[in-house]
Amino acid sequence: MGIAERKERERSKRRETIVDAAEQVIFERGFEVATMDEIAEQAELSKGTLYLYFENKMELYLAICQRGSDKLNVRFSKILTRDHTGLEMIRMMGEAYLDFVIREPLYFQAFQFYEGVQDPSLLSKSDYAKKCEQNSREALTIMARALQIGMQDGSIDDAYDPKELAIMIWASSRGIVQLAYLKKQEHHFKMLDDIDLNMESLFASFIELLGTGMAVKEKNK
Amino acid sequence: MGIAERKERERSKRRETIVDAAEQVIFERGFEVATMDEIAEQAELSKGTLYLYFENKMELYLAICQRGSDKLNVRFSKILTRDHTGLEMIRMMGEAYLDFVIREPLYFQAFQFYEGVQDPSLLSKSDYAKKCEQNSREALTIMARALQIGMQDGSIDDAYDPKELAIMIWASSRGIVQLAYLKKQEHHFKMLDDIDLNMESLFASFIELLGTGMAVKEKNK
DNA sequence: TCAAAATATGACTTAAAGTCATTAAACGTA
DNA sequence: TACGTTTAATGACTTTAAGTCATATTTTGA
Repeated sequence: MGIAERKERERSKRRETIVDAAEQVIFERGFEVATMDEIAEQAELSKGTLYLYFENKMELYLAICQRGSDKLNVRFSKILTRDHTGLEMIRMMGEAYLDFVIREPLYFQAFQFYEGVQDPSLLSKSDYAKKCEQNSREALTIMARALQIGMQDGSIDDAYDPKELAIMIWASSRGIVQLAYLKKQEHHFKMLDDIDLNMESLFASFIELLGTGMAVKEKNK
Repeated sequence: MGIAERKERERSKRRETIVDAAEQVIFERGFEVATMDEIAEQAELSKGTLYLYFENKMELYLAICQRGSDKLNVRFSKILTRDHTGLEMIRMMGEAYLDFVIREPLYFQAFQFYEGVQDPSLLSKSDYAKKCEQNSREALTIMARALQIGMQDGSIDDAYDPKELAIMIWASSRGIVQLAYLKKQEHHFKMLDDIDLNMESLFASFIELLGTGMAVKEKNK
């Protein structure tokens, strides 16, 4: 029976259409300001229809989050396949992350917003949120693998626990990348303006700093 | 004329009362869920009165942000006055930050939310936001000073630019501390549960890692 | 061709932020 | 102390947008 499959395909397609519309409107106007009516109009559907496909406005935003999270993960996983030392891979992942945030800050903004949501019931048990989490988990695993490679090829000190180190790098890079994001938003932290910081070079120094910390130490002078 | 002063005092006092009430309600129920009516009731005032003292709900939340930001800065500035090496001071600042977030996660949450706000007009040109920014600026200055001290006492490699290094440490620590915060919120990132990570020890390792990177290197083996 | 099932619609309900005409309190002056 | 004026507080009202649901439309299967 091909009808059920066709219907399922159409349903997915429509969902994509809605997410496309939501993305356009929300990225243009901001999540709080964008209205479901605007999104419906952009999607050329009625508002009621949106609610047949998504629980609420937040779930629509979570779908956007997932898109961003997928995009980022694709970049990460590609890095592992290439031929580099573990330390180089870690650097490349950091660069990919920074580049992603600078090129597509609105996906990062979506992440941020999601993490800031305080009422768990708003998040619902959305599959989109689950997929985002799964992606985070996967990114962390990828990173840990790069670290293990680095420990084998001698570019990273094997005194560290790869999983713990992965978490540290992940979290701290996130902080740096967030800085890059804030710098892109004129309205937050004018503070960053006076400091004429070039994020690329700052980030390079950061990786350098971490790299020095992670590098194999010269045993006894 | 003492009347004007008394009125000014009363006005400040009332503002504090309102922020107290807002803090109670918002910390209890979350910013989105808490209503102005609830806050008004908690403050034993009418809703209209709230709007005589605060532009909108967001400004009320910004006032709470400022309180948190003030508290944190007090801790930071105290560290500079004590007698330690620069590197120790940096470590202590990191610990103070982490401790603050673990003890009072809701202030950190307020920061997070504030940074996530997408519509600049919601932030208005609030004095509370200005004070928060000023505090961030100050914290960064304090940190840069600690680094300079460290470069003088030989605990930190003076090849780095203190200001740039301060930004890097600030941002990366923020990422780590954010992880501690997410771990405290059950509803975000179950991912962190499987990894049985003790934030204190993770943070200690992180400081260790940074410390190794910042430490004065042995010149030629 | 047509009854039943699946989809889509938009007028309606609800809820909460923000306003403002009205009331109450405080002040200054005679 | 009485009383007109200014300042502060109130809560009923307006507005706006999320979310619902009875109705209408389309698709399906016989």
